[in-house]
Amino acid sequence: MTPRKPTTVKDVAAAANVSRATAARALNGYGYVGDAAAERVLEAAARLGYRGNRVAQALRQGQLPIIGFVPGDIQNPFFARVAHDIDVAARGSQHSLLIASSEEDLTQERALLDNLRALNVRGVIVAPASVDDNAHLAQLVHEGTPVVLIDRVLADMPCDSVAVDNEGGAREAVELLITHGHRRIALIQDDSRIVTARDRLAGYMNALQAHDLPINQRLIAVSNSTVQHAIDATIRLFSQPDRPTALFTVDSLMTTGALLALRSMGLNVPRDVSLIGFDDFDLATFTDPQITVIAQPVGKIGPLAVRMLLDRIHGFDEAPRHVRFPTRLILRGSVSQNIAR
Amino acid sequence: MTPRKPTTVKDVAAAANVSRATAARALNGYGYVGDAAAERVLEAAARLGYRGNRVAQALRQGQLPIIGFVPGDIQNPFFARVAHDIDVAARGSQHSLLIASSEEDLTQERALLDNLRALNVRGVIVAPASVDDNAHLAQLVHEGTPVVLIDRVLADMPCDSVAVDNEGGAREAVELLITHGHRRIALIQDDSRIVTARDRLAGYMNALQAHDLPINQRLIAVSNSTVQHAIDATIRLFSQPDRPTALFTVDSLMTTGALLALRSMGLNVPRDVSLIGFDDFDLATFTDPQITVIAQPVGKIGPLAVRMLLDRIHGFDEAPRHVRFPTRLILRGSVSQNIAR
DNA sequence: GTGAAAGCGCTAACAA
DNA sequence: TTGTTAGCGCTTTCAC
Repeated sequence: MTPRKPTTVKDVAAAANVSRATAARALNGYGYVGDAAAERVLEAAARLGYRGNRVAQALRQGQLPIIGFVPGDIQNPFFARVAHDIDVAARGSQHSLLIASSEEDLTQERALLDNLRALNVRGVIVAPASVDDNAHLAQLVHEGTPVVLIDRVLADMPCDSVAVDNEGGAREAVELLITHGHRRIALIQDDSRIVTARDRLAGYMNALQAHDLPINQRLIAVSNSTVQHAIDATIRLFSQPDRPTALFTVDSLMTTGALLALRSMGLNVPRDVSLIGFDDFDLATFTDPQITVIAQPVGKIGPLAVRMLLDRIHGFDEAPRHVRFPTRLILRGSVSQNIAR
Repeated sequence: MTPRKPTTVKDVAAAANVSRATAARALNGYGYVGDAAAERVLEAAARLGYRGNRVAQALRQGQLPIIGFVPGDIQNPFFARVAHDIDVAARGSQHSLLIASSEEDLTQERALLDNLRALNVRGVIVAPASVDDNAHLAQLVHEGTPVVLIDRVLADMPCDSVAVDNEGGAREAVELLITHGHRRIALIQDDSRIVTARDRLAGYMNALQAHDLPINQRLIAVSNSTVQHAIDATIRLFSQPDRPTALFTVDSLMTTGALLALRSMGLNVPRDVSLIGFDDFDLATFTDPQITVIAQPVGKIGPLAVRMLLDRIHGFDEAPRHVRFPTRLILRGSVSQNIAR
């Protein structure tokens, strides 16, 4: 609790009997510095515990060695994992990570990005909360701030992006259900302002259409990506007279909620209801039977996003690159043949 | 991709035909500013998209409006939850949150804290990776940086802390097993350099001693807090000739691992093995039977830590406050009476 | 090889 | 009420 003022270059220079310029040169190892002088400076710095002031450096150089990450919700295991990967990759290149979760709120996302911009961070990785109203992002990109979109791609945003094949993955999931004889296939999806949700919905519809099955709005429930909301949505769907025989959930938290809800309703998976979820998760192998899922290569997203961002930070200036990883169906035991079709 | 230079006060001042000082006054709303001038400034600022430069402000004022958080591992659901809570609380008081996970590595923790210090953040919330070698933390505290320890308290560190009653919780868990007739009670615990692990180990030992049960080192396995490590540890413990009849795991990732391992070994919970874990988690209610746990008030930790930190940031200068929340036993179905004692 | 000095963008003490 | 000016700590020309 002794607010001692930290040592500055000035202090070091004085202690080493050189000018601030020489001290800076020695400290940062550039330009011409006499060996003797350099040694004295380094010694003095070590003795005084010189640390350098990143803020001053940043003001001088225009940028803080920080990368911003704006996930939809840090508590979602998907984003937690990605955040962890970004953290590691960023640290590997001398950057700190500033995480600010938008909580899927567009207003908050805007405020957070404003904030990051004001901090002069070197670049940002964003999972945009909404497909619409992206003027703030466009603006950021336009100003020259390196931006990489993850998980959620905005079609005409001129910046790099990393995502997975949501439409294809969803289609594969629903097709699996169809080939198992299901016709009343329910969907629990996310707020349609989230691109990912739209894409997965498209996959669901495309699969149905490809098999000449009607699209029934009463089989589609919209939920937030939380366990509780998904429970409510599931109960709504399965309380209807002509109950669905299968369910596709678009993210792991929802799959979790669906599982809990079905159990509380006394519906057995897969005997009464076949279930398949988007995004693999620990729990999926805990249940009996284990849950069939569409897995995404979660571990690849963060590192690639960071690499792309660093490229931009280091001046790479070609056309935006868009990477979309394929998904992978993991067959476990939660989908069964529909008998009474 | 047009690296336009951002608008500065200077630009705004020029556009509004006033001096930089007046512009600053109008922008920040302090001192005397004529209504007309103020209006012109605000208008110009809006028109030019003035945002202010936090870095310059920070250099001037000595501090960045950032709070640092150094969790043991952001991927651990416990820390993810706490991070989320801290994020929300910090934002509520105009601070950004910089998360830098130490990954339980002391060297990394030191580097991260150095980094945060160089950034002149307003304060840090830390879950120290080790009980020993805390000179760097002591130094930070000594220099006057507000520091709040969470989850892991270091006995003689002169700073605030928020934790739970690890010893008491662990003791209650083990006593539950004892009163159910178990005598060979295994423990999977974390690296003993983590304070929390020590405390929980103490609780385990105290419970055994209070009931005159011997402490058998072969029943104690050390693991990292990952599912995979816990699986290995469990297999080791339960491959011994005189198999334990009960198991206490000190964190949720370990409980998860234990569950998977026991299942792979064909051991039924609770018929063959009674299980109780420290820290409640989603999965606990997914299994059949559900898992009995010692729950911690996770949601209270982050907000309180932030409040304490803000107090310090705002000059509160009394003796360090140490809060320890009680834990709560949640009885579910994973503990049964031991028959063959 | 080294130093003097300017300036990054901002705020605030002081002067007018 | 407004403007002038200094200076936060740092880096980097430019001159010596």
